[in-house]
Amino acid sequence: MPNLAPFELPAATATALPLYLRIAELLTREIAAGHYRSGERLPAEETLAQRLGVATGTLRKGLDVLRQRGLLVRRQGSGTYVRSADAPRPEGRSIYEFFRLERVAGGGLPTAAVLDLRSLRKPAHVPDFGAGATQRCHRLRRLRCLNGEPVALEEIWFDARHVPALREQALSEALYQFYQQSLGFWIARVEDRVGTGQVPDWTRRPFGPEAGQACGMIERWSWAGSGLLEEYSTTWFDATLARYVARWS
Amino acid sequence: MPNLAPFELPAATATALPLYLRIAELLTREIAAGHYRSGERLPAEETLAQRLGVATGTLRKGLDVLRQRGLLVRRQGSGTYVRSADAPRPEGRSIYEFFRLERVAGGGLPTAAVLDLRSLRKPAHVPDFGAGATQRCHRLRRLRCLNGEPVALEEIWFDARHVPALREQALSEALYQFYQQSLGFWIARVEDRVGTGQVPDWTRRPFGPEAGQACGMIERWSWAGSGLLEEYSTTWFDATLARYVARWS
DNA sequence: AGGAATTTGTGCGTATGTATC
DNA sequence: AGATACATACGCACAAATTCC
Repeated sequence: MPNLAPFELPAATATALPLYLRIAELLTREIAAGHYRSGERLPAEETLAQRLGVATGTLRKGLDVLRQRGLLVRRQGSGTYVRSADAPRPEGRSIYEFFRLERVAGGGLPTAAVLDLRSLRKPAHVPDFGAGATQRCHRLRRLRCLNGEPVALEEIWFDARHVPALREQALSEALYQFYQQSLGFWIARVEDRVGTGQVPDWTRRPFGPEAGQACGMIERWSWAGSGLLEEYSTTWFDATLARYVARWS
Repeated sequence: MPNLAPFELPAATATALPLYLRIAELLTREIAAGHYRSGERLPAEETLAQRLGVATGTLRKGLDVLRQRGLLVRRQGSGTYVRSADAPRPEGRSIYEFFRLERVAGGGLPTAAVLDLRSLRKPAHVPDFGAGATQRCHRLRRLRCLNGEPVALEEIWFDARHVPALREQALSEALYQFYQQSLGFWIARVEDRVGTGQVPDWTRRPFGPEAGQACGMIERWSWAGSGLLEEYSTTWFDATLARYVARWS
């Protein structure tokens, strides 16, 4: 495989993602790193495919993934563009890849801060995590920000069978590597249910609304490529600051 | 093209959809008509492709569309199944194809009733409908039901240049044909922004919440294949009865 | 238990149409 | 009008997961 910076595909590993998803990851990082700016045109399909050493069909599949995620816009006869008026998403795969909150004002760079992390016996309201699941879970609570402004609270549950103990730092940053490399799976499908709710009582500054106030609520189920449910999360967001955004094509 | 009922692709026309989308439409109708029931397995790719007289790759692209819409589940080594615990969606293309509300209790057959239809000068809060747009719009207000129970109010705007006048009956039922055949375009991409809002003051029985009460709110922009914005809508839904559902893979 | 058959997932390559520049 | 670039469609080969005998 040729090695023409800034294009360099990660090598295939035992638990590697499919090639077309690695392409999507690579381009996501390129855009996040600023190699391609908002609204900028990417090289033509043929060019990109040659540089990456992949077939055009495979490259197209990777580009389609990013279009569905809203990161790219593709115009026939013109080219492939980084979606403008839309901040690049600096975080990669797993739950962050599917982060769907955007500022009402538009754009917004997503970041997160860990509020709490502990292992608990699985509560009844958390669904069963498929075959082989224990009754022990990790619960991660995070504060979600856009452009540095707190907009949402997040509570994530996943089964403890993958790792007995966790450290906060492992989840603070490049979690997309952690999920795949440490836990040995990657999230292939998610289902979101969006409605309204109340800010949970464990909220604290600097999240906007007070506990008990009305807000938007997202319930999420995440399945690995194996088909097993691997993650369940609830997100409470301030609907005056952010919206859940979905794009279909 | 072979003609083995119940598989019969619509013939290509001047404004025809791409083949892979016609396949998706066909299968959607088959499922809605009850030829395939919830949880049932579809014929293998090879079989389906042969019967329809299309290449396997084209068929796969059509199946992927339905998987993204949540209508089908595909399992490697096993087969393609109608998504169970999920009511078939009887309505086809256009805005209804992308209808994303589901009952909290699960399932639910979507129906709609026209509350009001009129032509108006485009208000400021409605976005511009691209090149060639007039300043005149059609505004359609509908009551949305799941399993016969009212769960949402819908207000749809689109430019009046396609047709000067509309009759209610044209929009009550098979709107998916109306959009493509009468207006000459098909919706290729939509963007939803989901947050919270207040029930509009034009609500009336039998929609659950009173005017001014908190509810879920969906703003939607719809683009045709040409890239032009063709439709803008707002939906207010009772979050105690229904949720906005999104599935990603 | 294990191997064969079936079925979808991934990847490759090509040809043609259509929109844009 | 011509060149460029993405959209669609076709078809093949092999891998991986499942199912069945």
